Amino acid sequence: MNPGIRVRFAPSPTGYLHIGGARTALFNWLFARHHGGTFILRVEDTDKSRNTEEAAAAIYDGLRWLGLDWDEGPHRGGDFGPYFQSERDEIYERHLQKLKDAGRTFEDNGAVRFRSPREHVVVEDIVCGSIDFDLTNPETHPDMTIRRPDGSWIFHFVNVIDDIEMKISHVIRGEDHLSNTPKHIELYRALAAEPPQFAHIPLILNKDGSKMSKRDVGASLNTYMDGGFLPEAVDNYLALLGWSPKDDREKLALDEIVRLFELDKVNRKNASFDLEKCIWLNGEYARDLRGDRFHKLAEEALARPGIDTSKFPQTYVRAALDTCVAKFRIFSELPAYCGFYFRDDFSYNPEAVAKQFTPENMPRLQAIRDAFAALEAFDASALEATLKATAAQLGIKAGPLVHPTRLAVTGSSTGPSLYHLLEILGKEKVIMRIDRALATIS
RNA sequence: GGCGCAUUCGUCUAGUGGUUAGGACACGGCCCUCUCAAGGCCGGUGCACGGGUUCGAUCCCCGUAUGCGCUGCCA
Repeated sequence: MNPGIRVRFAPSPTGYLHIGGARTALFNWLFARHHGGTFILRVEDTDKSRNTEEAAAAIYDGLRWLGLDWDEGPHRGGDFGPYFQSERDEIYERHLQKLKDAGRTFEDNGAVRFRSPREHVVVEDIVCGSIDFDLTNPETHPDMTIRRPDGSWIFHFVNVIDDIEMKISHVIRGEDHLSNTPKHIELYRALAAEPPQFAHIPLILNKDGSKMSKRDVGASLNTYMDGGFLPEAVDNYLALLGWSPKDDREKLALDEIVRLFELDKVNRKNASFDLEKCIWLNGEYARDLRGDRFHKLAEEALARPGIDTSKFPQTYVRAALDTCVAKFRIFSELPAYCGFYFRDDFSYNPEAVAKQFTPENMPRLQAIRDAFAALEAFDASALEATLKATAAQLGIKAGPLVHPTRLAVTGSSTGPSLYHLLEILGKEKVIMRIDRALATIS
């Protein structure tokens, strides 16, 4: 559709995918997909001391999880490779030679520096507008180093060379690079290359407005991958940080975002990451989940704290999980919500105990226990009818029966529908657990 | 320090030279209800400050403050 549009995500392999990097990748991907262009993944592994293999894998995993497929790059190939900077030495040498021949470099203690033309450089940025940088003063804008004495390359140089060689049409990156852009433009000009279009997107900050750094909670995509989030929710939330459909919609499917995404709708203000809102949005998606995908994600979430559902019959597991549909926001809430289905050794919530296991309620719990024990058909509707009949007999509302029963059987004051949960648990376990609660209290 | 960018409810955002400044998250109250969640209704909080320009500025200009970024032989 538009083969001239070529964008890239160029992370350095640090061992994890930063949430800000994930959004940069997302914006590049959205732009490419919207225009029918090409999304390229390039690994900026100029620092050879890092474990590139493993560290790069974290980036692939993160991008795949988010559903951001790349058209050129590692595992994918392409006509502009290699896609690792560590394998592009010859290319950099060639361009350095051009610069040397043109007299644009000089040596400084063994390092190679680029001699700035000392002019004003205007950056035309799609997001930030037109910005004039005064680079005439060498005191404030020293000539940049492009190669170290040991032969390794400096980011600014190889980044520009790669963008030229890979025919990148639009550089979409974090605003932290805005001040570096005029230097990059000097390099493009020195190499007689047309600079790409630039779009600097705002940064993601912590909730308190400080810069989100490596150590901050939530800075790594793994927090969300392992924390029970849905990729479509994280994509959606990330897209809303700095971009907006300009109407009141918040929940937008990825293909809808692709359809609407425009760089000139990106705002210039740094955004704080609001975990609560991300969790809320996740709940919006989680609520719609059913069937196989739901069961799979739920079982994975239960497995994390050590609840092994494989020891139970499939039908039991599914029926149990189905009572949890639409009842939680992130999957990590699930073990606490429905763990009682899979373990007998749960403890009773102390606050709920104080409120429900009262001297007044214990005879009532005994009464409902006996009524349940006498039941033939142990299904939700029979259980409900029995409970209500028992309440009527005792001259009380359903509440004083419901709450102590729930606590006795699940250990919690919250959970799935009581009658359904009792049915799934089965008569034997229900009676056993109520008896145990009765014994524990008295 | 120098340079750059930013500034609308606590947070994410919409918006306009004249609006009751809109939505969402979060928060509080009520309703519904077997709990929770969801849903429904109601509620409060915002245009950083000071000068201009203008009949009129949240919106345009200048300054101040604050925040963030860059200023590396990090990326």
